[in-house]
Amino acid sequence: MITITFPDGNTKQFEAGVTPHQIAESISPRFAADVLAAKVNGEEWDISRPIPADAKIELFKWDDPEGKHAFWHSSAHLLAEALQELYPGVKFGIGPAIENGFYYDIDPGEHKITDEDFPKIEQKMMELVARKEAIVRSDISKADALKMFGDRGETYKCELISELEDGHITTYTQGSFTDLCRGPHLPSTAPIKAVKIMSLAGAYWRGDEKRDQLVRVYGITFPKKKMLDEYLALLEEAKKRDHRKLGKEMELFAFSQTVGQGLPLWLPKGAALRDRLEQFLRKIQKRYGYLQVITPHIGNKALYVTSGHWAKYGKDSFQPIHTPQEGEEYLLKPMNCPHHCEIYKTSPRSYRDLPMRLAEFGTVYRYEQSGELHGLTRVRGFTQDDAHIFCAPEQIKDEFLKVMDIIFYIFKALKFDNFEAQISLRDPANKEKYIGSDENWHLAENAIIEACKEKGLKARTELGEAAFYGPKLDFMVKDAIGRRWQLGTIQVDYNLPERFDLEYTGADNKKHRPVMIHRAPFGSMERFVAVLLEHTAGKLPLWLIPEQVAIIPVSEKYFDYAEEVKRQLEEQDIRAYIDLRNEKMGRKIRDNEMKRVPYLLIVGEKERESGEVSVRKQGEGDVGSMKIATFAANLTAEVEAMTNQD
RNA sequence: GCCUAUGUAGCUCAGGGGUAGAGCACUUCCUUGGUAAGGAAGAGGUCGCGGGUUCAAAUCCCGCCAUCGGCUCCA
Repeated sequence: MITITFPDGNTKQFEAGVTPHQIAESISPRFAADVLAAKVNGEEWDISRPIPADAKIELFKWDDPEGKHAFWHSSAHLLAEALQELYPGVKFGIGPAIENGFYYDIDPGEHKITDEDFPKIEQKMMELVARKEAIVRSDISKADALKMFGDRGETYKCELISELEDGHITTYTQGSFTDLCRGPHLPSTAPIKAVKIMSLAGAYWRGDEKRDQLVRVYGITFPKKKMLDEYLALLEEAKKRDHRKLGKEMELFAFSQTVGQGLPLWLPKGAALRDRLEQFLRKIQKRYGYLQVITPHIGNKALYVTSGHWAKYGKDSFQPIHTPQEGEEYLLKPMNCPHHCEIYKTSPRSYRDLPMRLAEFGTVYRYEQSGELHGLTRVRGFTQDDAHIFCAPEQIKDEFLKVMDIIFYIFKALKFDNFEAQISLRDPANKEKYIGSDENWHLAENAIIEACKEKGLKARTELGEAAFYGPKLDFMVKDAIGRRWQLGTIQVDYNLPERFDLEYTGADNKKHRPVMIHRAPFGSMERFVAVLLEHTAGKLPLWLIPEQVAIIPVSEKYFDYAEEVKRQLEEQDIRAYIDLRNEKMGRKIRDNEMKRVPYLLIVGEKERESGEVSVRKQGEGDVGSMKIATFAANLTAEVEAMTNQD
């Protein structure tokens, strides 16, 4: 007998060799039917795999990420099995579960797979499910594995096997398909009730653009047909929140082939929106002791040679601009920091000047690969809400905390509550990749970790993700379809102060090297607006939305009164327009509701008589009538409450 | 940059070797209205750009540009 310990601390006796599935059945058959995956002593474990000795067990259902993971991992194998039957001779790369579904990378050989084949593949997968084949795990020696996959011409698998340690290699087999795999898997593919092949894409073998490009087949499966329908409906809804679509509809920004790809044009409403965001941040930054500066859009190449950026990124950038007479070379500025370093250097600095916080809404240009461009989230010309804090090493933590305050303030004002934070540290095994002393790195990394702890911020820590010049803390927010975008960032930099030979005189009357902190709470205005649009589905908060109020005259007879209402609102800095179309009121209400205008003011005979407006709030309907001044005061108070968190 | 796919009116899209289509939006007229679509008429396109094949190309072929979804990259 062995003792199995459950997550709640309860224990139970079982025969040695009991499987997680059997354990689940001992609790309830219904529960057992839902259990998809397990962990035994923290190790991922098939629910059909015997447990040899005393162990702690965790059981996972569909609602647990581990459960979905096993489900989709087995689905990836099912896809491979189907592809093998449909396209004999295909070679397999890897096929993992992902956040939403799974994929399998294949080399189709002479076969050509297109999206017209999707129904055929789906059908084949369901056909295989119907065979109720068991998924069987087996241990295999490295030599046998190499022979088995070598005989089948599975060159990619052989490459993977050759890098594995003998004695730790397992395969999983279902029907005629055997895959090199660590698991865990479902006992069979039977629970898979709905299958959808989503898309095809090219993907480099092992993520290396110098190696073969394989075909990546994306799919998703569910234990219930209804869940697939719901998922597809959700995707349709998400498409409506796409910022590229909303930006067009709301006339915020546009792109022009003639201007160039990845170069956004901010339309009047978008520019005004962006300006409101900038003013909002300027106000906070002023409170936190930032000094606003302005620097040019180009800089002498020498500036970037000094900063080291030319050597590291020069050949992949927009190439230098040559002056016609002197033969000088200028670069479009890809970042603001070197310029700010030069501002720091304009005077001798004392420790009393620190921290010095230089801020700029700095527009930068980066040559992003054409295939990487994406709406406003990835562009070639964008404006960072940039600032560089020059401080003494012992001030890092304090400055970090203050920057985090600003970021939290912004996220709170804009209701970004489901962001993720990531601390990027250096890879301790590869210290030579990074610039700066051990002591400084230690100081900075600890400063970040402690700052997060103090703020109660749950951040994922990634080793080896730091920039070569320092550790950083990034804030990521997901877009409508779940892609993660980095918004706010705080980065410590030892490199530039060194390269620009920045100094300050300490209390000891000796020269010291300051540390630089790069930070951008929005990240960039472009990306921030994009993610904001997707989060709000275009229903921007009242203080940001281009049109706060639509005035709807009941008929032409009340146009004059509507003008009067508009004039009074504009005096209070309220953004209002009159719907002058020759349409019935019902029509105007509908159209303006669809345009997501927060307040509609109906004005007709009654309102003109009483000097009032009849107010309709977006999504809530008629909320009664009131004096124009009352409405204006209420709206102004609402905006105030949104932009002043404390 | 690489792999798929796409590009037709302001928007969403249909069509497809022989006179360019719909709905919505827009303009004008009728209607002058009370809380989610009133009616009629009209205007609007070098079918992404450039070559080629053909008596004839928006349609077929080639190249380029842009865009979608991925990969790689992201100072």
